[in-house]
Amino acid sequence: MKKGSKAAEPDTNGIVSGSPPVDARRIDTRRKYDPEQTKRNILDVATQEFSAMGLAGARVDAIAERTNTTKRMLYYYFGSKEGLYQAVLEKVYGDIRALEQDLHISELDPIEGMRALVEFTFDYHDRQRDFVRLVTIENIHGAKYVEQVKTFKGRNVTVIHTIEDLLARGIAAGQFRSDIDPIDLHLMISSLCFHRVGNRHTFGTAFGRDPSHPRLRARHRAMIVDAILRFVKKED
Amino acid sequence: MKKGSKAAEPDTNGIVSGSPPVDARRIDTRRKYDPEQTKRNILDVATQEFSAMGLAGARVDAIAERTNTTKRMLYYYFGSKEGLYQAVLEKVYGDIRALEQDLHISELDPIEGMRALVEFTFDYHDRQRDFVRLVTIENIHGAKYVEQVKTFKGRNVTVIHTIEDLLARGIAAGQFRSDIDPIDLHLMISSLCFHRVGNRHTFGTAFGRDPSHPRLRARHRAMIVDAILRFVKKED
Amino acid sequence: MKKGSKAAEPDTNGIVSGSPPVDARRIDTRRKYDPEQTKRNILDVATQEFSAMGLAGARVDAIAERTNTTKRMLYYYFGSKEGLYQAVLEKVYGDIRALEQDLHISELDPIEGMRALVEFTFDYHDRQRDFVRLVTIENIHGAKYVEQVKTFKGRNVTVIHTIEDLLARGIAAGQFRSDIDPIDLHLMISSLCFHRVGNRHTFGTAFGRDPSHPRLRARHRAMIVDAILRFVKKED
Amino acid sequence: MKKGSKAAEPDTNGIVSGSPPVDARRIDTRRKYDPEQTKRNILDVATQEFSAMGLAGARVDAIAERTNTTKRMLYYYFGSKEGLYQAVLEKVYGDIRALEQDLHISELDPIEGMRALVEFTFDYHDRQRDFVRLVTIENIHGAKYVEQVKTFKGRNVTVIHTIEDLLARGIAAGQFRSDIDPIDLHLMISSLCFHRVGNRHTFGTAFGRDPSHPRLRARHRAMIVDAILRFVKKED
DNA sequence: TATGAATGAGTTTTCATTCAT
DNA sequence: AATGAATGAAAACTCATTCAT
Repeated sequence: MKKGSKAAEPDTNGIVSGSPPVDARRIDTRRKYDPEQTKRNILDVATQEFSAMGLAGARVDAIAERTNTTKRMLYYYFGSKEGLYQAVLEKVYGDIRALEQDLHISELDPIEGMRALVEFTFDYHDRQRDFVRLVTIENIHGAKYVEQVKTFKGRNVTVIHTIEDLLARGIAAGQFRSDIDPIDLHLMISSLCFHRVGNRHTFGTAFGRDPSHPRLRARHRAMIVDAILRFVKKED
Repeated sequence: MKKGSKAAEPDTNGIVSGSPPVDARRIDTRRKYDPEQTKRNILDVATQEFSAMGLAGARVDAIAERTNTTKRMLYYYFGSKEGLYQAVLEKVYGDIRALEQDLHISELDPIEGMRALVEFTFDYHDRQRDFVRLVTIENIHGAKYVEQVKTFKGRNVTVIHTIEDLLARGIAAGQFRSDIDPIDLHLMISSLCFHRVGNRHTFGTAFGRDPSHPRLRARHRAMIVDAILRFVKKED
Repeated sequence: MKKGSKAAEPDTNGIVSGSPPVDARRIDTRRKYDPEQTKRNILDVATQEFSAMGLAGARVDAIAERTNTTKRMLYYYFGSKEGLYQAVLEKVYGDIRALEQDLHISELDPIEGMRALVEFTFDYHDRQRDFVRLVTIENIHGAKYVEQVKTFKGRNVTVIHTIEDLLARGIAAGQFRSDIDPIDLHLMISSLCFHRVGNRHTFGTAFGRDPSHPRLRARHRAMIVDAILRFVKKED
Repeated sequence: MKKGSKAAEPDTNGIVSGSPPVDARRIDTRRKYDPEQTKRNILDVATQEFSAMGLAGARVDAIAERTNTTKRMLYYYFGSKEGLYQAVLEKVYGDIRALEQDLHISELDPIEGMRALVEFTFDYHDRQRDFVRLVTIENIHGAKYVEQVKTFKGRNVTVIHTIEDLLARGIAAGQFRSDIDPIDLHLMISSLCFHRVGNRHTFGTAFGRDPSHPRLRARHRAMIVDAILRFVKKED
């Protein structure tokens, strides 16, 4: 384990990392003193490093190096390696829940709504590998860091509400079974969308097929939607 | 990250860790020097440490300390920290596949066979948290260590054969749909059984309910069997 | 030694620290920028920090934080951490010698004068713990900072003069022994008054009794006066 | 405070530091592996550094450099900078109390015994500047480290017993006053012996005379014995 | 076969000080 | 006169690994 600073692939894809091009209309970019940008910059780089190497495996020096600033700023703003890791978790979890809000699922027919929810969940995990990895990493630590993120618990209830609403409307419309627990259903959807991304490496070497490979995406997406719908639908 | 050598819970349950008192009835095996026992002892302790802390997070000193021998022996037998980690992976992956053989699923009716397979998979993951964690950890490292385990690939094909056989017989009997890919189905079953264990910590803090809690086990087991059967069965 | 910015107790007692609300009756002195007040404020906070933590242990950030201004001002006015430390020493040493002047000991009978001097010395050390600590700290640094304080040496001669005068008058009056060196006597008085304050912590934990505890003050005061008088008085 | 690794003078005098030439009769010195010697070596060097620089001012690197080993061993045996500092305190306090035992004061006439005790205390402080400095330093930290030294409290009671015994016998013999508290007396003796060493630097620059200068030693020694005897003796 | 001591090269963290505004 | 952001250099501490016995 001498050196080697790269674990799996870089995974620099998607929404999670990379400072968004917001405010780009103003041309005063690159102000020498821009705390917000400095913080965001550090956070983005840290997201990649922690996601790629884990908490213990990540190197503060490595993060600092790829930053526009120095290691010192990292401590200035985030206090410690753990503090930075926690900030990364907070950001990353915030992103997915925020996007879920934008789906306006309550306006859809129950079946279509369920399909939309599953597809969104699928797409999000499929794209946000950093997110998936970080969740995995956090579970190795018994979720003890995310527990300290104040905004964490509150944010997650909304998905459950969405599902509850879908189930209730589906039952009322005679489309859905009435014996399904919303949290269990959420777990089920998550499982199907998460596992194929999170454990794609061992799965890949075991069966010679990377389950997250683009070519399989469409098929898996349809399959998972199908499975969930078969599960919730009332048999006639 | 000062000290603290415990990440999540100890997870000393099940087959994976703890040298079983087997063979103890035989002649007093407590010879002064018993290389095999020493190795097994190291391996058991290492399984716990790696599973609890990850590869980077595990401490060679911590492993040595909980062992009956010294750090030197660890290097003597396994060469390096990574070598030891790999040995742990090898042992742990060996166990599950060995057990699958004993199911004699081919003797069962397709539907019952499918149910048995799912239930076995469920039970195994539910009990072998160390296994689940190690798989998780290995994926963070892009499966690069498991790739070097020679016996790994061969072992996994058997599950796929079992599923292929089940599907073929189910289709022949008019019970199952004919458009299901066996590897996809295996992925699906794994997802449902794995996720609730591997990510139970973040799930637990997010939704206030530990999905791997014993009280939920029976319900989840039934739910997953149900979901899989609904998925594979042919609609009439 | 992770964090923890507090060494012993705050010791915010007495004259040394805390800008007195003097002058507050006059026209609202709260001008937008008041250099003198800013300097005094910094000096007071620094006195506490240096006295509590020592020169090396004191943190410039900690001082700045408890100030009404920022770290920059501290450098603006005092140049460096050491410069600030030196300014603190200067202030603190100035106070005690100034007070000694007000005793008018030369007007008292030798024995009463000696008593008054000892009592003053006792009371001053008993109250000015910051002073005692800073002297202690400065000695660890071989007095190299106080040496640079220009006003320092001159100030101290006066005590010796006072003692010389007392001894001379006492000898003349047949009350005192004639073989006492004034500087040695001053050292003796200082020793007795200083040690019980400066080393009260180790003394306290060693013998279960804090020698600077208020309840012991009167007793110690009398004891020290007694000891000194017995020492200087001529036996009959 | 850029660099400057030396505060006051080295003070490498006396019993405290320097590995004692015990066991020197065996010629197997310089064994490559000698934990006790390694520890003692580190401890001796650390005593000098802490005594010269204080806890915060001391540099772990500086200690390691002057050692026969590396920084790593320092942590191996003492755990942390603070742990090492604490070990130093323990050793240093142990030394003085051990020597006190060897005086056999209880066999002497009260007045001679008192003289012997004062002279011993004087000589010890006069020689063991490291001890004096370390006590001073520990007081800056509110004695919080010495408090954690288990052997500390027990050791110190013995001096008090010695004094109690002296006083009792002196009173019985009609030589001593009966109103003296033994702990107060001990404080008094300590004050007189400690201050002239501990604060010699500020005293020296203030009055142009180093109170611990060898030429003054005999005079001070006699003076302090005299002062204490005058204090305890019963007037006739 | 087995072991406690030892270590070099890193890794995290801290700190006094300065810069741009 | 005043400030929040920024920093280079150094400090404490850790870790996988090897050596002498």
